[in-house]
Amino acid sequence: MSQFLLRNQVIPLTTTLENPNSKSTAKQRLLEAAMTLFHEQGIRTTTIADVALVAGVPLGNVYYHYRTKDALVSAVIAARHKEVQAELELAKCQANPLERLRSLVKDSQNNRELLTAHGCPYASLAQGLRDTGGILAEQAGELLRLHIEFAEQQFTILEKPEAPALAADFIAKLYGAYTLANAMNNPTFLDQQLERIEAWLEQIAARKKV
Amino acid sequence: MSQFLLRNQVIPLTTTLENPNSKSTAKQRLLEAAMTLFHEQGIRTTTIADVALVAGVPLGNVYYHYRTKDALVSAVIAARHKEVQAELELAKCQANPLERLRSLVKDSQNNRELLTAHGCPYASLAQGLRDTGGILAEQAGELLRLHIEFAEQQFTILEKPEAPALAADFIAKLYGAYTLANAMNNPTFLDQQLERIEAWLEQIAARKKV
DNA sequence: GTCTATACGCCGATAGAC
DNA sequence: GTCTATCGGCGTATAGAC
Repeated sequence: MSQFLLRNQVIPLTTTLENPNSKSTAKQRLLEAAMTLFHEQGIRTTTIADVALVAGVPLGNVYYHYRTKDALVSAVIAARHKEVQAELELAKCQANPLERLRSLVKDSQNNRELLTAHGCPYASLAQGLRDTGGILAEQAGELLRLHIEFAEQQFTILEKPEAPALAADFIAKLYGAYTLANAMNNPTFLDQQLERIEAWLEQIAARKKV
Repeated sequence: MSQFLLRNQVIPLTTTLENPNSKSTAKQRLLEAAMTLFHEQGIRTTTIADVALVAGVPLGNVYYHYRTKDALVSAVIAARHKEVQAELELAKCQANPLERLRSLVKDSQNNRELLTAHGCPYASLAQGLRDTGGILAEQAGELLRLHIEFAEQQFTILEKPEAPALAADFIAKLYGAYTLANAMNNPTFLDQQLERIEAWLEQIAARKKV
């Protein structure tokens, strides 16, 4: 396929972060670059050379830190896993379940540009690896399950007997909003849906127990 | 990247459909093969050789019918566009708006395996072309807009003042269910969500006008 | 119009100097 | 540990016989 269609000629949005006084190791910079580029461009579209360039590391050196591209993908999944867990731990600091669930919506609002431009990094990882059928696809799918489980816990605390179904609804609403906003390249659409999701959460929380 | 991760060594699920007595032209078979493979494997992962193999056409011959891979992608988008319009026209044959909306859910139920295994073909097209920033990405995004507009029409006929928001909710629910079922590789999850979407539709339709 | 052979560039991965 | 040079294979696209 022509380069025009499938590869950005332009320099990636995230230019070299190389900060001389930063103590970050080459390995860390490579991981961060890969996380960003895999999200922005997709795994297959991103070359090792791209990652090396953004991380400010010579091409051949990448293979010293990550023996194959697969290893790099695997490391990115692990890092995203930690990222989600950290997000959920932070959410748990909120006073009550409703606020904890709302903080997921707030996180989405804070990342509206990124989500609209490139979609959800977790779903994108999972989708990009689905065809491979390997263990990596399973691990990527696990990222979404973490969100669902968290939501289920909160709805359970709210004493909703249909907690599992509500959790599925909640996360599906979120991911559906990401998908549509991204496909239509419309951040306003995302804003509107997030507002409605928040309203829905409040309504569910206020609802009398059955 | 190693072949193991990013390419299926195995023969595509859709093997050569070459039916001797079928009158289908090579160009038609190429288009159908591309539609299937782009959905099953993604655009970038699918090579011209893959398409040629499945269509039963010699490699070099592909370029006689479609001058570049971009041209093939463009043709696939146009075909998907027709496909959606046909689906919506068929839905409009239903007696009332509620049934018309439900027929979208039924369509999803009928395609549960495909949707779970490979995700929504329209969203996947749109996402796969988003990075390119070209006109193709816009056209792919239009596919989803068709669904939203259709839903909005039906909610309007149902005299819902919040028809646009309800339409967005409805389609977002659907696409969210696709995304999660695909990422977690869980057809049962899709079934459950589709059931809940149908129940939600009925509840909205039955709701007294405000 | 149909087919084979091949040019050309890109990318993952390695070799080996320092 | 760091870097340069390069291999080998694949994928798009073309040349040119029939």
